Amino acid sequence: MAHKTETRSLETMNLTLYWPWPLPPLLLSNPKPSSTSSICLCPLSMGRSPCCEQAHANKGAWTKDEDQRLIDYIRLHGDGCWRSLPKAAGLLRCGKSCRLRWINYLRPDLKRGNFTEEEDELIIKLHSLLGNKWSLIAGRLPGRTDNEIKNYWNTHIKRKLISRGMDPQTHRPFNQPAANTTTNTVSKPSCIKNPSPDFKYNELIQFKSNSDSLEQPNCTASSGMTTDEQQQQQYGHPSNGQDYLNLELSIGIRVSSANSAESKPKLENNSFQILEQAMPMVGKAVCLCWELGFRTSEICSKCQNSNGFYRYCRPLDS
DNA sequence: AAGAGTCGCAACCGCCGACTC
DNA sequence: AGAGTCGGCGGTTGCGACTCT
Repeated sequence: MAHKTETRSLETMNLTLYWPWPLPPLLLSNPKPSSTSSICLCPLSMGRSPCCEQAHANKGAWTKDEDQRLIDYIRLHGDGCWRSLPKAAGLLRCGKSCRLRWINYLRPDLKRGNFTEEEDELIIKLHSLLGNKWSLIAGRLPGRTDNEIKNYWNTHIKRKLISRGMDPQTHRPFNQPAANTTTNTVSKPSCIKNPSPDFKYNELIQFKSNSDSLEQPNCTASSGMTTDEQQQQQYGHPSNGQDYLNLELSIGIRVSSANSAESKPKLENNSFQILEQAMPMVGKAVCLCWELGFRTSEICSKCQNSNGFYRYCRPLDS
């Protein structure tokens, strides 16, 4: 399924804005960072001066000019190092503000527009399992942000559930007292029980509905079930009449630097177009074969079931 | 037509875990 | 080991747009 990149007002941003690996091109010559998150190697990050205390920093709505400055900067240098970004981009904003603006509004892979009925139901199911973990929920809805989902929940879905006679918090009928909240079936797969010393983890959330006959993911192929899961398997799914959604928290192995280096195109300064040609999957939906947060991943056929969920499986090259 | 009330969303605030010095 | 910063997250707010009377 090709997920076409939303362009809307950002037509000029026909480019790669997310890196399939942590380092932006300007930093490629630096040693690989030890953290899975993007690393800021600028001098500012080493100091102790407070962040976001810029004197005379702008607040409130962003202007078109500010948006364009932010877009132009990230276009050239990639995101990350939000603290130094405003100054480097010529913005009188704090880094946090830039980050939020980018993530919630300017990102080119955002899917604008109304939520579909399927998305509604998925959000309700995920919320019943995860609660107000909007970022996790957003991770299951490509093109949607946590802020967007949070707003949508508060303005639409809450009302929708109430009109159904359901308590939006407990997901139970109003006249039914809340039982022990043990509906969450998050479990740790067996493969993380004995991690190697340099094992890098990335949390991958895997869902599957009971209507899907999904094969066991690699990581959980053995009996890496928790007691809860074993009980579910033994006694069957809850028979409360509601759709059952099994939530598993899987931990994926980070793509090794050696492998990823081979598979990555060589970058030169300002070579987004080269990258885009080399990695045409940019802008597609998130495939959880790879690392969460890497929005450049390709959707492999194994990762999407009939419900539109993506699930963890082996990387394509394995 | 105009004022009041409501809605929806972008942005801010404050907290927390990870990381660095 | 402790202090400090950064990035990220969830909760909340402010304000423009829209609807109602």
